[in-house]
Amino acid sequence: MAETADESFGGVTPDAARRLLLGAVDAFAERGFHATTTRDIAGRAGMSPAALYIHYRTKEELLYQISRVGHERSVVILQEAAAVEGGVADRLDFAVRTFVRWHAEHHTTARVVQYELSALEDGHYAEIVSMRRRTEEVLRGLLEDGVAAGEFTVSDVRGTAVAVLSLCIDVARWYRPGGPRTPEEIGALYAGLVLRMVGAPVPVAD
Amino acid sequence: MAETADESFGGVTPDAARRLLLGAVDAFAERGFHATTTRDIAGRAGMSPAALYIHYRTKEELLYQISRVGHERSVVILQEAAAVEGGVADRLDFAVRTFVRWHAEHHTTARVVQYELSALEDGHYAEIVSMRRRTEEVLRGLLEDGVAAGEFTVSDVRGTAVAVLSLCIDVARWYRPGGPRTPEEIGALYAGLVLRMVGAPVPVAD
DNA sequence: GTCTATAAGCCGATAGAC
DNA sequence: GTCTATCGGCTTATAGAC
Repeated sequence: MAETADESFGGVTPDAARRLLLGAVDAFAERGFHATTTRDIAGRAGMSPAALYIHYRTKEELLYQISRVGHERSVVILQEAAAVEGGVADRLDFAVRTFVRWHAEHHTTARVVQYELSALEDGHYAEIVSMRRRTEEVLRGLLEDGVAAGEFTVSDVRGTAVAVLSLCIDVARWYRPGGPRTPEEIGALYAGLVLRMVGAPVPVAD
Repeated sequence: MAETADESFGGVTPDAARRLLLGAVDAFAERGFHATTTRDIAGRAGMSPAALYIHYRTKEELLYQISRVGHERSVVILQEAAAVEGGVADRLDFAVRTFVRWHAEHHTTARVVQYELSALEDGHYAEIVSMRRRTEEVLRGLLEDGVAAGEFTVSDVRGTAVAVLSLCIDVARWYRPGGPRTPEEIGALYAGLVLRMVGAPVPVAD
């Protein structure tokens, strides 16, 4: 069903390693890590099962690479969007818009990144969790800035940041490419909802 | 880690079948369906692996029963809460508050119910999906009522209903019992956030 | 209804030829 | 670096005693 070539992994070399990684992304997103076989992954890359072990030590290492690169990408996307010029409401608007659009456009990668974490080895899991904390901190920082500037009214900054994050990442779970809304439209809708959640003054129309 | 005896399955008989079901809920919530072995489930119920097959034909049937009963319970919870006496803002407030609290209090069951669907057989999957539609319809109905009453301002009712649902069910993913907020507190916070999302007039304080 | 024992098959990973 | 062939182990599910 899904075979989104994902530019997040464009830099992976050699070619065979990248094809295996992309095959793993699609397979993990469709069936989940544990239901995916190494035969399936290798088959999607047009290779034999044994070839996988030339490029990756274990199946889990594939998931780890996907999680690591995917999280790096998503946190950079969010950080850069949150750092645009402008008032804090505009920055939150753009951050949510961009982050949501990424989760829709890269829903295959995002689904693995967000929902297959528990299959990681302990050490890898800990590393990824610390990357996720950075994502939450960016969002929390925006809310704190808005409250400090008197533009947002938020009683529980930490809890609200969690809620905003839920909204954004859950897009990866339900989004389907043929749906009635484009990633851009979902991003715009969600940015508006989040501005309301933080009590930002309403722009103009609705 | 989790061994929440869940009253959702209190009516399951005989006793051994219920113990197996509760063991499966905990195991599926911890590791996921595919990573859980029948030995693990049977062990949690204090039985041998073979005993499982006296009460359930397959491992998938356990997941199906959990999904079916869990969805029935959660949709009833939401429907009843959405039907309380009062204005539409109060009904939405109470519905979100109750639905969120259920997802926190029954996070083990809810995690399986919300995030292990893809492991169901095609026929079972279709049945569960149709139950999920009812949940979405209740929420959408509330938003439509609020717009019709002039109490809510929502540009995209369907999209906003999806967003509200995301917020609620994602609680089951991140909630941990020892956290800083009680289920009741999370429900109250989220109900407030949702009222803002739909443009309901602010009650009083914040 | 529950047990012990085991069948039948699939899985992750490796060996060794090319 | 990729293949074919295969190992050892674990899985779901069943057989048959009690």
